[in-house]
Amino acid sequence: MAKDISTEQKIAEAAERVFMVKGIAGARMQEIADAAGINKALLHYYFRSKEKLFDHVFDQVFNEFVGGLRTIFDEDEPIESQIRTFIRKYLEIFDLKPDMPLFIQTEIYRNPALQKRFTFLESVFPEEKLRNAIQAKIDAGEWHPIRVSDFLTNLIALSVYPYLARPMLQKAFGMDDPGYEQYLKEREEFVFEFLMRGLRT
Amino acid sequence: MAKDISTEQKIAEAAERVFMVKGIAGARMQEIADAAGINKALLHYYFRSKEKLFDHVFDQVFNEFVGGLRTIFDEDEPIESQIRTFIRKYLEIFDLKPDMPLFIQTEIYRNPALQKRFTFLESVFPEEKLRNAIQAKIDAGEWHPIRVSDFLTNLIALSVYPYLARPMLQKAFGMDDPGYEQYLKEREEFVFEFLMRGLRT
DNA sequence: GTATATTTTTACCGATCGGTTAAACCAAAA
DNA sequence: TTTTGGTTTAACCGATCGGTAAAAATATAC
Repeated sequence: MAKDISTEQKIAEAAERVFMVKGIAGARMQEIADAAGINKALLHYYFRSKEKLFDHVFDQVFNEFVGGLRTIFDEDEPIESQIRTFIRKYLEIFDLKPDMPLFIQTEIYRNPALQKRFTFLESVFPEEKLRNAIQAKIDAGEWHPIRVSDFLTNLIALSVYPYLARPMLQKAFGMDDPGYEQYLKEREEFVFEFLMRGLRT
Repeated sequence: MAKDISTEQKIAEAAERVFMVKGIAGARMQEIADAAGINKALLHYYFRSKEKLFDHVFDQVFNEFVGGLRTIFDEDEPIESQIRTFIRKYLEIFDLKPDMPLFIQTEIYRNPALQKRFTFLESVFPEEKLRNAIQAKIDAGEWHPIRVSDFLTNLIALSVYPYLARPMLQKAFGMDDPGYEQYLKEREEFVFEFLMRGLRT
């Protein structure tokens, strides 16, 4: 063995960049090779096919997307601070990789077989625990009744959508790049409070 | 002239179906021809190139996406019922064309030139009017302070995201197709109330 | 019915795609 | 120094892509 880990890594990182922007259908192996600063045949030496290379990239990105978030709701902190952590962590990730949300959604949408990565909600969120935490709030009369699915959909939607629809929204709001990034930053606090008002009685 | 409108229409509809599912990069002219039940060369006879055909389709879909919504906020009804109408209308459209939201977002994201369809917020939402309606609510002490951009982002995000991320969410929530469609239906009322709670003081 | 214009098909083209082959390269072991 | 095994390259291949040319078919005008 004793492969040069650096070359394989270089390819994987270049592939991630290209796939994330263009998608599997729009990406070209030659472009990935160029981005990695190597020969095109070398791609097929390390990753046998475009599909295999894509699967590798997607796995990495997807784990980044959902991994780590499981741990948030697995903690024993109060759910309010879990929500806060969730939002902060999402925005943190997307600041580094803003193309991630649309990439994930698009590629899963167009190839549902990629969903095999998580078979149950359990693998992403500790559903039982989350359900209990929510139910406790409802029983205590602090929250309106809400399903776990609605809770999660709203939480994710409000956090993710501004990244996903950035070009459209930025144009519609007449913002420039620094302006929209400022907007995103300010939303962290706003989304939390908006969400909590929606939940609380 | 006197072209047979039916053939051109048949092509446009087939192209919409294919483009919406596969995107411009993943779609094949042959596949569109097959879907339209005609010859591939006929595509180039009516629409000179793949890009031209795509532009035509995108224009149609995009107008469906934002058109009509302008009129909602242009009415003189109270903003609460405008919000209700907005949500209902969105879900109505997406029930017919569930692939529309992701299609729009993805294609705009990957080719921002498509944004030329709307240069200002004004072309989609009557911003001035909406801003005044929101400000009136805030001044009356009925709503928390909120920017137009945040108002719209949240409204759209909560309405659109469940369609956009359907494969992921449906899998995560362990639902089947009828189950998820039921879920979507029930959200219409829920999203409105959740939104209003977020807005109201 | 004949001529003219439009629509559709057949057959094909050059370019580009993902992928392969075989040789060159290079570092470490002997 | 030679051998060995992993690494990189140049050159190439068949398949498929978007697109075209020209003939065939069909409708329209005279």
